[in-house]
Amino acid sequence: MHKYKLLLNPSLDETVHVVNEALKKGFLSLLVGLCRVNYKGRASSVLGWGERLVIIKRDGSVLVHRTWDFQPVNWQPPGSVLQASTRGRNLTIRSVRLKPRESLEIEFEKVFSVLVMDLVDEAEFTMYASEKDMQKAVMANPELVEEGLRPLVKEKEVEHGFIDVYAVDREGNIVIIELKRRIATSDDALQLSSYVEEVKKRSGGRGVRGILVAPSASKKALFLLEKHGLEFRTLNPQKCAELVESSSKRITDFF
Amino acid sequence: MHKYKLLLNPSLDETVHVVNEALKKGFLSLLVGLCRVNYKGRASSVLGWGERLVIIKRDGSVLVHRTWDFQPVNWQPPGSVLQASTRGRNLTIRSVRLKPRESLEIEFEKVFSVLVMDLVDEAEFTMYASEKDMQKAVMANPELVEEGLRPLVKEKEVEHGFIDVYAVDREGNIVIIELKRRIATSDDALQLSSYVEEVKKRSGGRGVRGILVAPSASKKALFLLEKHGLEFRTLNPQKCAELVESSSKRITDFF
DNA sequence: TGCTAAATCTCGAAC
DNA sequence: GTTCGAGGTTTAGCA
Repeated sequence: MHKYKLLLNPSLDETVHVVNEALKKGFLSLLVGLCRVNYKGRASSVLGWGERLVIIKRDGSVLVHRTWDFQPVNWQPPGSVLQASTRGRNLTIRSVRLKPRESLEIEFEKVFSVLVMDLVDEAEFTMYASEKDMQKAVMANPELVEEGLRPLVKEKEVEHGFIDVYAVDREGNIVIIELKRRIATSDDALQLSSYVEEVKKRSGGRGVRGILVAPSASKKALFLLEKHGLEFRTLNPQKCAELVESSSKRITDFF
Repeated sequence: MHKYKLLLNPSLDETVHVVNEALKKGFLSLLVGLCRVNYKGRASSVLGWGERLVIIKRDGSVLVHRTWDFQPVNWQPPGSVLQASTRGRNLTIRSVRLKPRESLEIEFEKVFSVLVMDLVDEAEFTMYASEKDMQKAVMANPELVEEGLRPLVKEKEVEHGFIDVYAVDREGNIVIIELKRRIATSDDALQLSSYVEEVKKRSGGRGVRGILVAPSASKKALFLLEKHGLEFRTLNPQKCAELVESSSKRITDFF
């Protein structure tokens, strides 16, 4: 951390100065105090007086956090334009987004602490076990779904959307595979069904199967699959990520 | 604010003590320092060394924020069980969630500041212009959609889900209304289409219309509506909220 | 820029 | 406890 500034029980004028300065320099600001919040834009919201944490980031995003809940109670996304000012006896922070037009107003009656910092963070963030990882794993190791399966195309476009994996089974049937990294829902089953119906229309009498592949599925999803003559296979996204990882490692080792 | 504690450049042992104490008492903790983060559970992620803000809330939720982005880079939802400890020369904060099993590990090499507070926040949070508001408005003022429309049921159950508003038009046709508070997508059009098809099967030859009602719609959504013989009406959720508000006020005034 | 689909989606309500 | 659907969803990828 190169620079920081800490104020305890600051005057509102002092706070305005420090926050506007932080905004100009692109520093991170944390404010804790007694405030109320109004939002108007895609929807409207009102939050009465209470003690909260307000975070102002260098990209213009604003977060209002209560002492509970993962989600901020109010916020403004990156790119919003923000200004702090004193009006009467209170401090107001106003943030406006242009597209879509929406505005957030935080009014402080009392600020307990202000912490402004120039944090240094150059690290990369990497995630594994996404749906893309499952797709790669199934393309490279189709036996994860079924012995003898031959994947032909991924992301095959059809009228309603995209088929995750388009394959052919041992007996020459077309196999439509829908992948989900989470518990499959009835929506997922219906989506697969619509893909299968569409492919059936153009398959010229060739057999068409549909397989929903996910770590698990809801009861209604399983019921709908059964009803539409579709199948379900269990597949753990973490296992897929490990496979993708180890195979890319093997390639790296080779060179 | 009843109580708070602030540490600047604390030792890691001191930090462990204060954080565990805060957890026990259900206070909000803010930590700023140099850390790295690993997550494993529904997915996996790795984040290298960098300076960040860590928020620990009284319900057990944990947030790791970088100086940019609206979203936390890593997190743990409410109900997770957390513990701080020193291992070797570093401070580790470990948070575990049981269902689904996932764990977050934050390792601090250096803590710049710790702020622990007992924030008081009893205020209510209220939101307007939800889809429910649109539903109420259309039930009470069906002319928002079409002159002469008579709404019969809301949340009518059909095989695939629930019809937002089930109505009859001037000419006695059944009208299926699907409401969206945001720009309508092609999925929304297809959902409406499936409702209409299902109702047609049981309508005994009676005319069935489908209307998608939203502030606007994507091109593909409009194309699909056209293709399936469905209709679109513009309706602003904010306007609906105002109507609902003013009518409930009228009722209040009456008593 | 608009649009589509994934997300460690989260969150709440209904069952 | 499970499931389902809304959300100021956000975000990234791609046309």
